[in-house]
Amino acid sequence: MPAGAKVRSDAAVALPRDAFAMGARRREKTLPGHARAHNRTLVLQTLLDEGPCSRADIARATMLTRVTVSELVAELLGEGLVVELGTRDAARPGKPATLLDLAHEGFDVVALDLSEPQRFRGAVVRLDGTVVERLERAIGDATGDAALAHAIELGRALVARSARTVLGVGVGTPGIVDAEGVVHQAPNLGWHELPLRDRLADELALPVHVANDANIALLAELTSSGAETLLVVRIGLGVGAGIAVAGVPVRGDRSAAGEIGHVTIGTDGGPRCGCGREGCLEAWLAAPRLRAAIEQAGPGERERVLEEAGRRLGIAVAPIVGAIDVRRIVMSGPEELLAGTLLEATAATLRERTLDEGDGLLVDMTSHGDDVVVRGAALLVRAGELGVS
Amino acid sequence: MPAGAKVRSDAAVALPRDAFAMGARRREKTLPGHARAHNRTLVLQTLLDEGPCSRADIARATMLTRVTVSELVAELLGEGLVVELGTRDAARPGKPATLLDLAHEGFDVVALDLSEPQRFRGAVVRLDGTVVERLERAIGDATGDAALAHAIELGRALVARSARTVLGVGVGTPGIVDAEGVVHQAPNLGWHELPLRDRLADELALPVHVANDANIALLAELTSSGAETLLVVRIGLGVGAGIAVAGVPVRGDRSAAGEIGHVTIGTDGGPRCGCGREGCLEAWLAAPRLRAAIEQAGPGERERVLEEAGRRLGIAVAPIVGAIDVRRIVMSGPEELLAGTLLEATAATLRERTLDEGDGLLVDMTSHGDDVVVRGAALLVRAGELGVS
DNA sequence: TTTGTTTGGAAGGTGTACTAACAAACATGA
DNA sequence: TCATGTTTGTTAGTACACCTTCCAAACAAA
Repeated sequence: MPAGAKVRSDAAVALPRDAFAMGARRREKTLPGHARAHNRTLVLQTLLDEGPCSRADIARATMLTRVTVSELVAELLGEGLVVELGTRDAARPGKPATLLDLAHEGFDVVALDLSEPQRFRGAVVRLDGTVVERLERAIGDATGDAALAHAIELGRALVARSARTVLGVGVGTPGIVDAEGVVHQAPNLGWHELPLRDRLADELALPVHVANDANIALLAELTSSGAETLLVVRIGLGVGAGIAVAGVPVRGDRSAAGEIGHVTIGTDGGPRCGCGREGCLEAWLAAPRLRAAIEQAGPGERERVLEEAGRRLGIAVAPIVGAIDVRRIVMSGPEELLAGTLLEATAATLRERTLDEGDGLLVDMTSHGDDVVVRGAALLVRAGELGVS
Repeated sequence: MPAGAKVRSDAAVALPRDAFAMGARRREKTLPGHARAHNRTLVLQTLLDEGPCSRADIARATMLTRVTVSELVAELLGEGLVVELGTRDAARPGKPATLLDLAHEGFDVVALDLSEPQRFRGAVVRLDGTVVERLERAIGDATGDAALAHAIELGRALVARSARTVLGVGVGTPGIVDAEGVVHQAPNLGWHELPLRDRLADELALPVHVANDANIALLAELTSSGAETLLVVRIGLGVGAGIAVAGVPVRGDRSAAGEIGHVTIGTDGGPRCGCGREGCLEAWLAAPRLRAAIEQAGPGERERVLEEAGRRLGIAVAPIVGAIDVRRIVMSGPEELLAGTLLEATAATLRERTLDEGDGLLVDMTSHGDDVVVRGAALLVRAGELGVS
């Protein structure tokens, strides 16, 4: 008998392992306690996915025993993260089940969207994503510490507005943000190496999670679409992208994944970009540039300008589509510019320029509208604090 | 006290979790036994990384206790995966350590490279990557079942050549290969929906792991470079890529990640491709096309043709570099075509067309030469059977 | 009323990793 | 030479997590 087979069958526990997916495995020891933490999260996740259900339901869904689920649920009840809703009233044989649910009503999340020009937006959001309260703050052309102060004040105001316990604060900011919540650079806000997460956490005395706005939008789309591979293109003052592979946002070696704004598009020049070169994606597609181009081209040319912009986006995205085999692309930004002509031109260009076999390359506007970042930020907190997505 | 902080500190075990990296978490229960399997792998990985070392060394490296390590090592010794080398002879205080090492000498891996035209190559490889024996098999223009028969025979011959226990068989094949080792399509070999892994496993009675050749090359580069994000461009009959994000190869929604051969490049036409369109990357860069172009252009034009091809590759890769923030690109293919002019043109084009801040975008030829696929295939087996990378 | 189902929990067992303690084997310094 | 301290690997006992098995309560259906 070959040793390979022997080794394989000898493994005490058959971990579902994919030889091809090795490599990123945490190089850290694992304790039985980690198993418990994982299963605890699994219970929460099940409640989130399935809605209110009984301990027995959770046991069936998770493949854990009712005993174990009962124990975990007891722990979660004690922490107030889960509540009992009383007995299920459906007429079934057997002892009636006592329904459990996430304590949606017990916690709020504060979400900040710093990605828009001239103003910061924010909201108090329930765990299930419903917006409870909104707040805006005009920041004019504030940059640097002044901009930071605006963010802190907005956060403070929102925390004050929440009637419940605030689970944490989620922030979507423009610029390059690393895993520690440090904004390496955000030209529009004049931030360089700003430890935004830690500064906010200090000021607000709450757990804070920070990510790039495109990646936050990605998070929102990821949970609402259920896709494994996803590309979100976010167009505003600049052009950015958020990319998910295997259900996880891509960060990149310098936390700069998705920074496609200054990639040159096509081989026939193009408008001059702020960075000094010609034909950058941003020079074609950034909202102000697009509006200016429409203005300049004259009234009858609006559609043509939008079509060309959409085509350029398609040219830029085509190699990415081929590279990561993504089948779903979501666009976020000013709807009056993106929806319609531009989006359709992008989709058409993608189909032309990739080996599309008609098996549904979806290009869509976000279904979250202007709230993508706010909702994504809430999800970021939920994921970070509860471990559920 | 805010509940957020409370929940966080209440967690029985503080899992190092990255809110942003949630999502791909296995939605499966975890048992204490999984912890053991993980730690077992961790011991193997440590031996692989550090070379021969003692139980106490492993304990220090893994943060496990000497007791636990001893137990795990005992298990591995029993399975023959680890051997004792005798006591360390360095003059140190305390009881002399008994050195352990992976049983490199006890196991072989059989690797198959089906990616070259006209012939299948294969090798018997040690766990540490050294090639023990090579074998080639001319296949002419065989396709379909005939080609499969060649692969089986080559595998059988190599298994027979191995003097040791064969841990498994690793296969690098052209085409689109899914996680179950099914070749969805490989036009050159005339394979469609061929369950290559299972067919080989049946014939050879060994564990078999199959992946696309570009992805296999990626695996080899990934382990030898230690990069987290990596792009491997493989040029042969066609043009393919392998992409790693966070240390893990990207598969894509249809297992077609890296299929960039038929992405249109540039906005100025280009040579007609076999797929019927103009300007596909493959039409510019596939080895036969490149050779033909050089031939046709005449003797003095070789460099110009290579430069243009390299530039086209750069144009194609630039958006990918921006999207996933990869800093290291490795090329694999006929050295006389790729190394030098072409590669340099690619690098220069990339620097022109991305926002490169001079922080070292590396473009290199593979250091494995023609053995990339063979070595990668061996690594695939090692990862799959032992869990180490 | 009887039967079967379902729920939630209690009791006891197995497996995993930990701490504590120890013997063996060595270097070093008095 | 001998006592001392260090390092290694092992034994013994503890804590914890999940399991299987069993049970009472509560209900529907026959």
